[in-house]
Amino acid sequence: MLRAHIDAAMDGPRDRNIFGAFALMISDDIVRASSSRAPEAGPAASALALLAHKPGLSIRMLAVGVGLSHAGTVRLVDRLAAEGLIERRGHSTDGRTRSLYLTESGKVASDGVLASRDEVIAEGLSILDPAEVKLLCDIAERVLRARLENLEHSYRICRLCCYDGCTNCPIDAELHERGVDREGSDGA
Amino acid sequence: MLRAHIDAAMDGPRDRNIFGAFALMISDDIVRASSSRAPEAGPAASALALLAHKPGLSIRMLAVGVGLSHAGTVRLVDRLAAEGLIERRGHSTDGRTRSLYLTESGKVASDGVLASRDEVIAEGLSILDPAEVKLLCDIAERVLRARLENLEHSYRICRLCCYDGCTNCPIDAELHERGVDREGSDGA
DNA sequence: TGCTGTCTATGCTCCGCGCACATATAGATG
DNA sequence: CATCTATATGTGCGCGGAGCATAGACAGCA
Repeated sequence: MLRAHIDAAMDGPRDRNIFGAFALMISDDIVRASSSRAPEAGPAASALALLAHKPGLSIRMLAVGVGLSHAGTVRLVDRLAAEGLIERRGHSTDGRTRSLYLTESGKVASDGVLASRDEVIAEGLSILDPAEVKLLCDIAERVLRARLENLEHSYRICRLCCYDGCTNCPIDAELHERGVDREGSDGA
Repeated sequence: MLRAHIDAAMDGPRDRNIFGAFALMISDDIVRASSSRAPEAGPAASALALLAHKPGLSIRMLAVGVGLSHAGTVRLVDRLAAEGLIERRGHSTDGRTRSLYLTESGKVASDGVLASRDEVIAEGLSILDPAEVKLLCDIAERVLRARLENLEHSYRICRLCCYDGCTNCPIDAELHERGVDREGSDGA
């Protein structure tokens, strides 16, 4: 009652709930669209997108990004390699490590995944005007930077990103500002 | 080059990419937090939240909400019933249908799931000031209403919602405006 | 009464993936 | 230089979640 005259913005629980549903719906759309263009359901889409983003990743770092165990990631790489989408190469300086790369087919597949993802995000935001989109992205950028935990977390966050489409990536910028060398990590 | 002088807001691909990463990160947090308080990984958290939101759901509608096949949902309900979190009751008017309800333990578990979810959303938005949160939620509300497909889609969207915390639910309002009877659907 | 449709439960099978372990390589130490 | 510890990857094994197909019960209709 006493709260009835308070600006609706103060309704924290309601705001969080609505925002949570919104984020979940958009994420559902992204995951479904990405998977629909991937060779198989599940983490394959993320694997392709991550390797497009960061050629030369190791099994260990790919596992972090796609959220599987070490063995699970090895099997995923096995399957994608069998389909001719990924290839394993020896590491330039570390004989234990394999560096993973997309093949030409893999790049095509990855482009399809990322294009499909971009389409659903565009559809999702299509009712907003440019000023609203700018506001939304300004907020997104700041929250991404603030919530970023570490280098490994960045691979999780960026597992379905289109690196080419992300000029001046806020994650890269934040890591750089924190002195975390991402470019050098697991690069061939 | 010609675009160099254009306001950054016009950088559509970059905006969509950053927004997509943001939505995915928040969704990851929500799913991880919810699952951490659920009795098992996977769709159990959604099942508990949906039944808190809508006591009396059928197997069929629960399957839609949690994204499993019919048989998979039956097995999930079997497991949650075995743990004393859910119970099956006969439908009031349709002998074929079972109505699903949370037990007292199930309500406690569901509350835990939703509390954990609310915490991570609050953390995620903690760097924003109240005006920004209001803007974000205004946008979220409009996009949710605009993107809502049908009644079944609403169960997908709301599968991890805290119904009690969502006064004046935009999904309910949109369905009502479209003349879709949600309250009566699968209710006991 | 019989037929079609809907809802639920179950047997069977598949397969993705984690656990534990083996092998190869790298780095540290004496 | 030899040895030990740590790191990275690959593999056998087994588990269990879940989809497919089917059966049975109930509802609606002619």
